[in-house]
Amino acid sequence: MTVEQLDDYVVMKDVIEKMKSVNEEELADLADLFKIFSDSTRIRIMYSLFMKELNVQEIADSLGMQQSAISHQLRILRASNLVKVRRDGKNIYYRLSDSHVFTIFSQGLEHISE
Amino acid sequence: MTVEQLDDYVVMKDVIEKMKSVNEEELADLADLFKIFSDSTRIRIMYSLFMKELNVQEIADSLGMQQSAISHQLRILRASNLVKVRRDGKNIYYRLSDSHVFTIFSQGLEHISE
DNA sequence: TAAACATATGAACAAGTGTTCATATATGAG
DNA sequence: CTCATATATGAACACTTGTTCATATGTTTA
Repeated sequence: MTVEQLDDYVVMKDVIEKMKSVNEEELADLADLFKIFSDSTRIRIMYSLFMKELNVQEIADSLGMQQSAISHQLRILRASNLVKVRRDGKNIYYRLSDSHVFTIFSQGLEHISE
Repeated sequence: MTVEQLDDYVVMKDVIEKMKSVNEEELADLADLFKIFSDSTRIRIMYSLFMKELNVQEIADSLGMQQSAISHQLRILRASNLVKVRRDGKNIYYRLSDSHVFTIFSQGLEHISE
């Protein structure tokens, strides 16, 4: 598929225009973003947060993994602004930070279900 | 952000319903898909193919990389059905295989431009 | 303040990944 | 058929990454 073919679809025009002006640095940032989604532990953590916010131990339990492993991954998710944090007493609750996670997920799912 | 909040947006309902039925295997496949997008060489290759199809040496030249490195990466992109191949004499031309690549890219770009 | 609990973090290690180099395979030109 | 050209591929190596273990930090309760 080429840009010429896609141009037929008016709805894609904005996307194409945005694409044309992407530079090398943005491509590197893009790779870094997708790197976050490329680990199944992080994917499972994000998926567990779709339903509701959870604290660290709840995430660890639901994934059947050690608390330390989860904390390490949460640090990565925090650093890329994919989750937000809230402290409640001794517990620290995590939630997804924006709806882009949803759309990135759903586009990925559409691709693999073919 | 939680599902409850998102439910307010009618446009997201289909996405949410799809999300709820995702299983562990699909999450693993999803991680594998994003793994493809997580390398900047592969991202740059895909980006170079947005405009038009290119043969292997043209891709290598435009990225300033060795032909061998590009071939290795193209094999990965082929295996995950992200590019399609066409032979023309001695040259082999690659192109993007579907529009999901566009939408995955654009959603990623929206996230990093914040 | 001390003990208990929840989370974060550093070091170490095994496993995975991207590039290079050398070479194999495939096609077209002479 | 032989040579030149285009692409693919295997082995080796450096580099990165995720997990575990031990421990530090921070918060609540007694």
